[in-house]
Formats: sequence, C-alpha cells, structure tokens
Amino acid sequence: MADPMYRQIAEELRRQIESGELEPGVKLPTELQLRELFDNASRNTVRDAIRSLLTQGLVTTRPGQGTFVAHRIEPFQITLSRDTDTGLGGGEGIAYRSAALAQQRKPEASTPEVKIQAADEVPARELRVPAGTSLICRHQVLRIDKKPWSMQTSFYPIEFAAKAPLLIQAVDIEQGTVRYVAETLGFEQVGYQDQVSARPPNSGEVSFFKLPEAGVVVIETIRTAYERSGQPIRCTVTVWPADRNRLVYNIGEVPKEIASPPPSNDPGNGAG
Amino acid sequence: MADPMYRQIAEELRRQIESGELEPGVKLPTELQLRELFDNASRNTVRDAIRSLLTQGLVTTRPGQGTFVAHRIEPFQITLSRDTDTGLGGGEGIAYRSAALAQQRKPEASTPEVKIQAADEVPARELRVPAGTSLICRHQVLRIDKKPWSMQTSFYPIEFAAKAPLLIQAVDIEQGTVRYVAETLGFEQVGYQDQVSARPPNSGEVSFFKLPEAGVVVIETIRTAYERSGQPIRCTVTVWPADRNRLVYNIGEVPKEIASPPPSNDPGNGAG
DNA sequence: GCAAATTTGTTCGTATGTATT
DNA sequence: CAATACATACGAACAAATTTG
Repeated sequence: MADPMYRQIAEELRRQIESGELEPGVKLPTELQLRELFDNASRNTVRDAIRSLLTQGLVTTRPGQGTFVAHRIEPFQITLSRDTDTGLGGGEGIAYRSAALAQQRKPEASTPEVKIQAADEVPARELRVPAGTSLICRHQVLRIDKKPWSMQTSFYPIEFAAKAPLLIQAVDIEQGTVRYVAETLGFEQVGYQDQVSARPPNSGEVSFFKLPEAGVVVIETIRTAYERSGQPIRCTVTVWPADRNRLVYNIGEVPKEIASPPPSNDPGNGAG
Repeated sequence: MADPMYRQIAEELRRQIESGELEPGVKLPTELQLRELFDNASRNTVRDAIRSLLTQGLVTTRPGQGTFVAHRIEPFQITLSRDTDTGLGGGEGIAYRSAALAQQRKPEASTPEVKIQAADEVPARELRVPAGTSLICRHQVLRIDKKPWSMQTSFYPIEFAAKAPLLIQAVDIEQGTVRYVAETLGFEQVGYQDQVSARPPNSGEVSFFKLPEAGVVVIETIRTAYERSGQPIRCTVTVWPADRNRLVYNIGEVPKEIASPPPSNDPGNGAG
C-alpha cells in the first residue's frame, strides 16, 4: 500500500514500455480502457498516470487519436571541440555544415535576425561590459532535414560595427563570422570556453521546436571566444533540444574514426 | 480568449516570478486564496496551473506548508576539458577535489561500489566489445557540502583485473584510477571523448538527488578514454543534476582567470 | 462535405488522506 | 489535538481534435 494508485498505474505502463512489451509508436489503450484494466480507477486517476509518463518523455498524446509510446529520434551528433581539419570551433560556420553532411543530413541556416540590444546578464558578464550596454545581436535558426534543430544568438561589442559593417546587416556572412571578424578587425579567435547547462524548455521553445509539451529538455551552451590578448570577442548562446542533439568534445588524442563519426546507417526519421 | 484558464493563471504567476515581484523563497497564496484571486476558478484548475509551474521548475510545493518560489542553487562549475596543471581530464580524481576546493566547497566521494557486470549497450559500444561481455564496473557518488552532487559509473575491460587488482576491490584508489591503470598496465590516457546529453531524471535519480519531483533535469556525460594505440581503456557515465552543475570546456587559449574560476563570493546555500 | 463516433483536453464539485504547524 | 495546506481520488459535463461512415 505504499504508492498512490496513479503511480502504480504509471509504474506498470512504464515497465511495459521499457521492457519493449509496448514498442515505440504503438498506441496505448484509451483512457476508458485503461480505467477498466486498472481496478476501475477514475478516468482522472488514469490521466494522472499518463501525465507522469508524459513528463518523463515516455509517451506523447494526440487529441482525438490517443496516447502513443514515444519515438526516440536518432540524435544528431555535433562536435563542439575544435575541428582538427578546419581549425574552427565546433558548430561554427562550415564545421556545422560538414558535420551535418557527414551524417547524411541536410543542414540549413536561416538568414540571421540582427538587432542592437541592451546587454542581458549573460552576455554582459561574458563580454565584461556593464549590463545594459548596447551589443550587436545576431540571432539564427539552424535546421536539419527541414526540422528546427537549434537556435543561436551571438553577441558582439557594438564597436565592432565600425570596421565590420556586415555584422549589423541581416545577411549570411559567407566565410563565417569568425573569419570575418579576424579579417576586418584583426581579432583572431585563439580559444573559447563553453559552459554547458540544461533546463526545461520555455513556452517559446516548446512551440518553436514543436516539442511534445513535456519530457524533452533543452541543453544551453554559452560560448565565449577570446582573441590573443585575452579579450572576449564574442558570446554565443545556443539552445539545443536534447532529444535530437548530442554534444561531443574531443580532448587530447582521440582515434580519428571516433572523432569524426562515420555516416550513420540508421537515418533518423524523426517522430511520427 | 485563446488559452485555457489554468494556463492564464500559470502565465500570470510566472510573470510575477520572473519579474521579481515574487522573490525566491516567498510563499505563494494558498490554493484556496488563489482560487479567489482568479475569478473563483476551481481548486483543481488552480492546481493545474501550479503543476505547470512545477514542471518548469519555478516553484516547489511542500505539503502542510504551501507553494514557494524556487531558489536557484549556485551551480558548481566543473571543468571537463583537460586540466592544464594536473594534466588529468576534468572531473577526474584530484581535478574534482581541487575544483571543488577552489570554489570553497567541501568535496566528498563515497567508497566505490564494485561489480562485475554484463556490458550494457553504452559501455559495450564505447569499449568495442559485444553486448553482454563481462566488465569491471565501479560506481561512485560524489557529494559537495554533504549534498549529493553527481553519480558516476566507470567500466573497464575485465582483463585489467589481472594486473590491476585494486580495480575490483571496493577501495578508493589513492592516486586515482587514471594513474593506477597507467602504472600497472602501461595504458597511458592520451585523450578522451565526452558525449553530452540531457534528459528528465528517472525515479531513482529523483529520490537520490532529492530533486523537486519535476522541473530539474539531469545532464549525462559519457566519457571514453583512449590510450596511445587508440584502444579504449575506460568508459565513464556520469549523471549531473542540472540545477547544481555547470559543465565547462576550455578549448585552445583561454585567459587563465577564466579557465580556473576564482572563488565565488556568493556561497551557494542550496534550497530551503 | 457533413454528421456521428471516438478520444483527449479542460473545468467543475466533492470527499478524504497526509504532512506540518 | 486542532487548524492549515497540499495530495489523492472520485464523478460529471462539455469542448476540441480527429477519424470514420
């Protein structure tokens, strides 16, 4: 008599899902059927159980259709340590495209949305300017196979605009901003620090990434890039839904076939 | 008139919390009081709203006491790229202790729990052995300031036991397993790959880390270490509750004062 | 194209249990 | 012990989305 009933129901269903008795994509019994299966529990009690599975990401519900065992998407593996070939930081410019192509996915980047903004807490701290300072802010959405995959916002000191005017224009910078900043301003990116955290998605992220309302979390990376003198030259905040992304860092000597993964033979097809 | 009522209530409360109108630790009105504040909604509707805030990690509830705006714990920042001083991988052995001490926290590691286990999918893939192969499995819990902070399990090929007998004993290995394996087996760790993902905690993790039931997610890192010939010599899976950990990777040249953060002047006091 | 049936989503009311003060 | 406050459980009704005939 330990657990409340809705938990017991959830436990039993979870067991069936994790044991493979209920395979991904399979439709669960309807709420009314589950009611009968579990000691004539109330429909609300059954729903409490299902909600618990929802927040664990084990099932998704579709109004008018039913409750389904969640698919696991084949995650896209993106290397964020420095690419030994391009010398660029992982995930930056070309590196992102080639990583996607290597896994036989079709990468796509939106035209950036550019604003001048008062510095929020994070970019202010990272770029070592007082909060509220105006910053160049370039926001971009990355898609793979037409599906939204990550969302990133880069912040630059406003002074950069004088010599690097493209930064404040809503255009794709062909050679990549890293190289562009180096060429126009002489700030060569010699290193960067990534801070990795994770959290539940906010409502904007839920709708943008079409997350199944609950159960999927996002990883947030804060990358601060430095030039030779030790001055920060860029701060990039990226949001990665955790169901479709896996971040990789290679440190020291790692076998080449591991460092750059071979094409997956199981093309991720997404859900439903 | 778009959103259902419980969402509107949640939105309003969320606004008040994020604007600072309701500060961390402050008690929200009781469910019955909220009922009156919001158009005499049903108590269940108010509870739906609160549950939504719960899963976003914005509030915690305590039976008999009330609903409180969640504290943000001062996250422990742990560098997982190679430590330039010790040469060890971040988070390993000494590196973990010194990182904790540098932030004026008291680190503590449980005596490891050691088993011989059939290889699960992850360690089998990473160590390139068939699933089901016996592996040495060392499980350890790390605490900071007496609170559970992370949980890690390392897997080694079973053959290592012959020359490195301490691996299969439930003892702390003084000099760290990385150095021990190098000295006894001649396998020097020349590099490693970290795979970072995030997910909702399972029920065991919820109870072990005393997570507030929802709203907190865990980061999972899979570290595979390689020796000079390219053979994998260890696979370590670590689970980090995201509310109290922030993972850091330094790539290339990063200013020293950034790479090893100075002691925080705001000692994290945890919740409650 | 429309109507009916099915299924999940929202909202209400009520009663009782359990933890804390 | 009593009061307070959240947790669980039940039943009922209607709404909204989807499929089916």
